[in-house]
Amino acid sequence: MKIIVEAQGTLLKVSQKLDVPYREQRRTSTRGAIKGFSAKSRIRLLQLVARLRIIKKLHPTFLTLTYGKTFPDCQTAKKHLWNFIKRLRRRSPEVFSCIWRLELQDRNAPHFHLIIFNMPFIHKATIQKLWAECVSEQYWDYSAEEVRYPFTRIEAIRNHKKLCCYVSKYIAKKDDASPEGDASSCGFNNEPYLSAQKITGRLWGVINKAMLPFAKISQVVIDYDKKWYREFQDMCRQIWNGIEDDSGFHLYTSNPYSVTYILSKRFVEKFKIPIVSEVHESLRILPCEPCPF
DNA sequence: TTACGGTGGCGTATGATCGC
DNA sequence: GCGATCATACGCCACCGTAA
Repeated sequence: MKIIVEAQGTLLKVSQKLDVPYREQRRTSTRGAIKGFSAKSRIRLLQLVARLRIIKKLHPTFLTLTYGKTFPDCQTAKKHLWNFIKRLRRRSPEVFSCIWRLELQDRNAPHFHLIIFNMPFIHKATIQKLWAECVSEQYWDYSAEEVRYPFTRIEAIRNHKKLCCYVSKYIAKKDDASPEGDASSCGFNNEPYLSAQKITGRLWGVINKAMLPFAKISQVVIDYDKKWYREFQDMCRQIWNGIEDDSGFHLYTSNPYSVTYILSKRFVEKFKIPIVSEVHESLRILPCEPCPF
């Protein structure tokens, strides 16, 4: 077995690679349809965000898109979102990228949270108009005397702390009141999904992943040995004490690179363990048009 | 000419299931 | 309860026809 230690952004991921191919160990099965925001799905989303690095020149932006009093089902809403994203992308097709998250309000109305990178400057009113044009008029806001476009919220993300704040508050938010079960074990409130029985498909996704601002990556692969791995885990427990013996783990820390550095220097020297492979890639910064934010 | 939405095919995020 | 792995449901994207 090999141990893969990976540092990127604020993520430290330690995983185990088995020597025996897993294919030989398991029997085949058919996966079911997507019914909700599972704990694993949430972890994948959090890990993805942790791998990013927020740089002002990429104009990271947080955007919320909603519907009026009447609202469509999730499939139709996704169609609206996709048309909206296509319109945005046409304004900067090469570098535009985003992470989207579908959420249901208590009234079962779908709405979207987006983290956008490299979006050209567009006035809030224009964005609201774009979204209104992508949804049909029946979903506009008729609650006031005059008909209004559906509500949209746009805000610049100025640093990684702000991004984490958004992610925990909106993108991967927890709700302690949710019932037991796999889908709710992540803390997500599935009540609206289950009662609506309309939810189909994924609840988050990435547009133009290749252009996301991933932080530099540092990866070290070493053959497993109980001696060094136990000591390595003890070191990592200084960051987070919840790591279990001999298992893989992941944790979020401001400087995960110091862990891979110590591993590839001190541990290798102390325990005389050969490194199987070592990769250090620097952050890719993409060109972008200036923005008045 | 440009912007738009629809669509087919490929790639990947997901659920199922395993061992630990 | 966790991480690892795999098959596959469905998202992503290039391309196309249509409308203005």
